[in-house]
Amino acid sequence: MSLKIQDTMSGEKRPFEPLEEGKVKMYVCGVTPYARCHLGHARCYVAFDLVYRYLKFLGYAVTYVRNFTDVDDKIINRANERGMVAMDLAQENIEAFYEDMDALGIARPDVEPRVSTSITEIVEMVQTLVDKGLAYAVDGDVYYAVDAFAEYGKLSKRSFDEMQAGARVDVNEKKRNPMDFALWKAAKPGEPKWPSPWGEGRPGWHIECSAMSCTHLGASFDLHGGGRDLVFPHHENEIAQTEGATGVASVRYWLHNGFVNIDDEKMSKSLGNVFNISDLFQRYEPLVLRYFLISAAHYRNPINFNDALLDQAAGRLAYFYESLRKGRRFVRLFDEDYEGPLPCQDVIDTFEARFREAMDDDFSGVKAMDPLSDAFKALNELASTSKARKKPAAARAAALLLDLLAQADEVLNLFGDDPEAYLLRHRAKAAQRRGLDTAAVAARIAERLQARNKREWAEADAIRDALALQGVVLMDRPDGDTDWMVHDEQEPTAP
RNA sequence: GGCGACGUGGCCAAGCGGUAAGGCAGAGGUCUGCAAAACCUCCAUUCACCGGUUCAAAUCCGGUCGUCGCCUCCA
Repeated sequence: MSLKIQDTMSGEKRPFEPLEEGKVKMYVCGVTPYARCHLGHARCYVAFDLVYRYLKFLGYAVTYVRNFTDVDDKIINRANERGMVAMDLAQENIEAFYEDMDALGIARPDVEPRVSTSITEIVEMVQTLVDKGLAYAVDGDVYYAVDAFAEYGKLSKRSFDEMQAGARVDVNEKKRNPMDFALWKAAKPGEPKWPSPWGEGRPGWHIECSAMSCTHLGASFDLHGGGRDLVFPHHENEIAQTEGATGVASVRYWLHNGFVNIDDEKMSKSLGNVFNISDLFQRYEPLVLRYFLISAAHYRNPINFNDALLDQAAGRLAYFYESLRKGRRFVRLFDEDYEGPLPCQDVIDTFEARFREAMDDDFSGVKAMDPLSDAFKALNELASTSKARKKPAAARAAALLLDLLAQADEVLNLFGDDPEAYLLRHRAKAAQRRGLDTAAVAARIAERLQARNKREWAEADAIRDALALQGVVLMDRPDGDTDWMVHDEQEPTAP
């Protein structure tokens, strides 16, 4: 099997064939840095991070371009509200963006152009469109003449008549057709502006992606990604601009990620349920969100989000790290050459093929969790081997599994943390979520230890039961010490 | 109104014509002073509903009901 990609334009899952053998050029719409990132951004960039990493895993030389739309109405408005210079606000939010993305383990793209530093190529493209009769200038504005592009609507599958009938477009007398959109906006007082053949002004919303992708990837490239909501009008307009200017088909595969719903409701400002991911990271480890976004639904489908689902993801990721810790300790204890039959040979033999098969299926992180689950299960089984004569073989098998997991993690990027450190942070966050006093818990555990040493089982059990009511679960270790962890409160099961 | 997506066990979610993955929760077991963790076993004769095509359909076609998204800034 080889990589297949669901393409929005054709509506089909097609075998992936890059334009140029061995190379992939991909473009993903970046953020408009006017505020901190929310869950929707996290989903989008985690999804395409997986795409990027998997293509590299397959051996492609990937060029990944993701822009910053740092000149925009929203930035200008927000900056004015805060009495700031627009570019300073953009810079501030770009830095915050990196903070959030880094925490999520998202690799930096190869090229990250900004509108503010791409004005030359934007103006050039607008000029080309004007020259070709696809755009017209009015009073310092330049609009795209939608009627002149016969294929307008081909991505979002809308006919021209339908769009006009249902259009809720603000009245603008300068436009020849209500569907026409701005390529260049004449400067207003106090706004960022650049010189142009049409007077001072700034780029419209959609043109930057066309200009940047052409500049950094060429007129035609392989993959273009973004959120579902961008299909219309943003990507539709992008196609009109790019293909109008270059005269050739621009994108081979269009990838669109689904939305994040909060408790089955659309995330929106009016509902007040737009979560900044930096706020979420106060309560959950960033990797929990990454794992959740990869494993809970295919990237094209909607994903529902709430604390119960995140708790489940947190628990699962902790299980993975617990298994890694146990597996690595076990392997270290029996670090010797071993030749001979191995336990769990089937899991070892099939892991990579299963992982690839999952990812080959339109980058299905959900399916990729299957072989992963089996590998961790086998790891735990091996590390629990008690018979001494079987341990060298088990340790060898565990070592192989750890290698395989590390390979898959080049794509998933979930297990790079130190298990010890991760689990401590995980527990601290879980304790905080339940409002637990960590020191008090430790004190109670010490009390129980004394009771146990005196074999006062009733007293020891009473303390454990009391802690259990708070969600604290105790684990007595063979060496006499006691580990503890916190269980998140489960959703009450419906009758 | 137009375009599109979706409806699978208590919950989440794969499935893309060949006889229902996986995770969570639940039940039983091994282990343990008792536990927990880990591991093992069990847990949908059935895929919103009704027709149709087929040797064969959760999967294809038609219809009904329901949920949601886009059409306006939005990942």
